[in-house]
Amino acid sequence: MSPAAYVVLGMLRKGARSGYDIKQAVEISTRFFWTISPAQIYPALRQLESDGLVRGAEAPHGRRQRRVYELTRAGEAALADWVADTGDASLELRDLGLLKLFFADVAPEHAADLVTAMRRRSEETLGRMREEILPAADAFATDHGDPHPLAVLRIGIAVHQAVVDATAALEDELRPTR
Amino acid sequence: MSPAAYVVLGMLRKGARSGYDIKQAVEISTRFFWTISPAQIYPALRQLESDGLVRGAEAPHGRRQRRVYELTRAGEAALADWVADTGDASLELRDLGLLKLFFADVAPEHAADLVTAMRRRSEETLGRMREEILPAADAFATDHGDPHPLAVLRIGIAVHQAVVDATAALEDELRPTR
DNA sequence: TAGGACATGTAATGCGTTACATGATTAT
DNA sequence: ATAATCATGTAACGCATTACATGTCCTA
Repeated sequence: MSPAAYVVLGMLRKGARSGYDIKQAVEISTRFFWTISPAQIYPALRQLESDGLVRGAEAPHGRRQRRVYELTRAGEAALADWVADTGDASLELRDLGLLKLFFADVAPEHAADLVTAMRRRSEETLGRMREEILPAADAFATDHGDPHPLAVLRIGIAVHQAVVDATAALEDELRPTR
Repeated sequence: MSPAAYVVLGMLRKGARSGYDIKQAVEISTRFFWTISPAQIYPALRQLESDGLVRGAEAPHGRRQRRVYELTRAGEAALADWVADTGDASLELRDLGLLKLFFADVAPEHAADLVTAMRRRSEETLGRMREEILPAADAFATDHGDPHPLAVLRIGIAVHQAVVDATAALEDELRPTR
């Protein structure tokens, strides 16, 4: 079972009901360290249902179709087992900015611009995390007694802050302030 | 043209000659923020050759086959153009540890172990970067007058250091020292 | 009444990894 | 001898994105 399937299980457990809900939830939370698309969600829901890990039911709004799901006990157990496997927790970074900077000797006049672009990119992410997501995560922690999403966000903020700091320092080296 | 092709171009420019060389170079450098596999490298080299961006020649060692490549002027220009496009510099993070921690409410007794695993993982990466890669990057910077790989490494170190710091702080919260 | 959000889904395509296959050379 | 390293390559598979298609409901 792929990580995407566990994201689906996890979001259902956090209160999402439909595939659409799951997508919305991902967009304001896990997308910063794990993205999934609708083309993964809907097939995954069907598969999980036939595996007995979720239970689905039609729940149309008027004439608009809608299918809602909930975790079964087996589904919750599967999610818990996956979380408990602490050996499988790889981190993978794909950063085109760093990659280009690595080869920047071929066009050194653009190196500083590259670093600036990287800094701005992380500053934007940081801004959205602090202004939009942090309040929601904070509310979720107190309302549901679940501190983990907030803890994850704090780590995410720390990482992007480190990128901002490191790139800002590098900018000063590359473009010495007169 | 995919980023993998530019990695191939870039590594040739940095002195790699064969597909095998490129793979070795990636393993001690870009792999921390961009990985490519042999199954990408060899087809890419053929494609780049037919596009006129690299020039290939047979260069066997005794009876052992070997094909070496070098950048053409067009290839160097293509690499420079790609580096100069500072608008295309996305950062993507895929972290199974953070993902599991996000859903850790389903098995809160494992949350602290998860965070410890994440910290150790980044400590290991940090160790390898500082002990193996930093000296090589430093030598490269002075020998070739190219400071960019070293700068990239510094940013990588800062990021992993931030992960270590943030996870260590979180461990203290989750497992209060009595 | 038009635009945006809600809601579900598929087909095509591309990207990338895994696993395998082959064989030579060098070091132990 | 044999293990490790050098060296190149492919086939199969799975994963994921993009783009598209369809239609409803709500709000300004």
